[in-house]
Amino acid sequence: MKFPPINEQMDMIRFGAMEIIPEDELVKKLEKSLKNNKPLIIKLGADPSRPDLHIGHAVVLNKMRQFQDLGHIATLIIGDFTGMIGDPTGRNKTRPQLTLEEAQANGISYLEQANLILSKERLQVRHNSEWLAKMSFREVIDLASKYTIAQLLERDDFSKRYKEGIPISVHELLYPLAQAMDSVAIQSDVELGGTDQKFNLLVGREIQRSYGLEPQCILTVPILEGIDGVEKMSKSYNNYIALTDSPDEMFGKIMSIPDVLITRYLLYAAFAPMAEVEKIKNSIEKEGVNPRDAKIDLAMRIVEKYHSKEASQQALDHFEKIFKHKELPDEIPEYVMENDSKDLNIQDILVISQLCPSKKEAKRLIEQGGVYINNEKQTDPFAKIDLSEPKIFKVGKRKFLKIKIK
RNA sequence: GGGUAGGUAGCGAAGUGGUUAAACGCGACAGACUGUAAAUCUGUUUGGCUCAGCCAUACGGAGGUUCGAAUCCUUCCCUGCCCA
Repeated sequence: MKFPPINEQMDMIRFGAMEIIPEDELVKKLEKSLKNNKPLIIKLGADPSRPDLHIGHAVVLNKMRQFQDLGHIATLIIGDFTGMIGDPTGRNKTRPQLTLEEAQANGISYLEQANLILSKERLQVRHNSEWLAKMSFREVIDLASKYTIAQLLERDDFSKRYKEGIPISVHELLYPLAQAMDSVAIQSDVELGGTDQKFNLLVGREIQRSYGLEPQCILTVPILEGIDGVEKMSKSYNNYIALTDSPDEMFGKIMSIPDVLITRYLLYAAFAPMAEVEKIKNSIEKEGVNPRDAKIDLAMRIVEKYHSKEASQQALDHFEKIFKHKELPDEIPEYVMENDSKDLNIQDILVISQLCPSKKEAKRLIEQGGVYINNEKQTDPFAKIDLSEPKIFKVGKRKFLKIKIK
C-alpha cells in the first residue's frame, strides 16, 4: 500500500474533525509511517451497551473509514469487558452493568452494523476482555497508581456529579483507566472518539506514556444531535436514526428534524462536501428555497448511503403519498385475527393487533380523532367492527395495519 | 460508628392527614394549521369495566395508627452531606 503525501492525508483527516491533539505529533507519526512504509494503528472503542448503531455513531466510523482508505489499520475495540463497567461519560447516574455474555453478543451486532461503513480491509477487531479480564488485582492497583483522583475529577461529568451529591461508584472511576489499557495493549497511534470522549482519550495518552510507550494522538469528531435537535443522538433519548432503519423510516425521521439542523446533518450524517453544504445553506437563507426541499435532498442522500438509490426514491414516493397527499401507503402490513373475535369492539381490536398498548389509550386516541378505518374517522370507542372484509386501520399519523379474520 | 437531608409517575420537580390518579416543567402521543413526522397553537398522558359513570392499583420495600395516609409511627433497603 502506497500512502498518499502527508498534506493530502492531513486534509482528509482534518475534514469534519473537531480537534486533533496534538496535531504536530500526528504529522510526525504520519511522516514516520510514510518513511518506514508502516501503517498507523487507529483505535476506536466500541461501546457494546447498546446494540443499535445510529447515524450519530456513523460520524466517527466514517472517520475511521477515511483512515483505512489512507492505508492505515483500523482497530476496533469491542468493549466487552468495559461494558461491564459502563462508561460514565455524560451520565448523571451510574450506567447499568452488562454481563460479559451480553456485551459480547452486542459486540457481534455492533460489528455487523459497523461493517456498513468500515472497509473489511485493514480492519482488526479486538475484544478488550482479552487483556483486561486477565489483569490481576495487583496489576489493577499498579494501573490505578498511575492516575490521581484530582486528575479524574477534572472531568466535568465526574466533578459535577460529585458537587451535586450524585453518587459516583469507584468502578466508574476505573473506566477511563480501563479504556486507556486498551491503548496500551494495542499500542495505538491515534484514537478516535466523539468530543465527549476527549477526557478518556487523553487518559490513554498519559497511561501509554507511563507504560513507556509513545503516546497516541487523539482525534475527536462532533456529537450529532438527535432528531429532536436538542439532545445528542442516543437510543436512551429515542431520538436516533438507526443504521438498520428501513428506508421509509429513515426518510421520515430525517424529515422530522428541526430545520436548523439541516446543515449539520448534511455535513456529518450525509458527509456532503463543504462546498455543497455551503451552497444549500445559502439557497435556503438567501434564495428562499423551502427548507422542506433541502430536507428531502438530505433524506435522499442518507437513505441512499445506507440502502440504495432506488430505496431512496421509493422512500420519497412513500413519504409524499402519506404526508403530502395523505393517502394510504402501497404496502400495508397485515394482521390476522383469530376467528372467534366476533364480539370485539374497536378498542379490543386495536389492543389485540398491538396498534395500542392498552384499551384506555385506544379510547383516548379515538376520542382525539386519531383513528381511521378505511379512511373513515372513528368517533365511537365502543363501535363493533365487522371484519368479514379486511379493513385498513390507521392509528395516529403513521401506523397502518390491514386487519382481517382468519 | 455518630449526626443530618433525602428516595413521588418516562425524566425533572411540587405536595407534609381528607375531591390528590397526585400541581408545574420537559418528554411522549393526538388534533388544528402548514412547507414536513419543522415551527406554532390546542388537547391528552395508570389499568380494567356493564363506559358522560364505576372499580382496581400507585408516591423506595414491609408492617401499623386512623373513618381516611404520598403525608403520622415502626422497621428494612438505597443515596447525598457533615463529623469521627
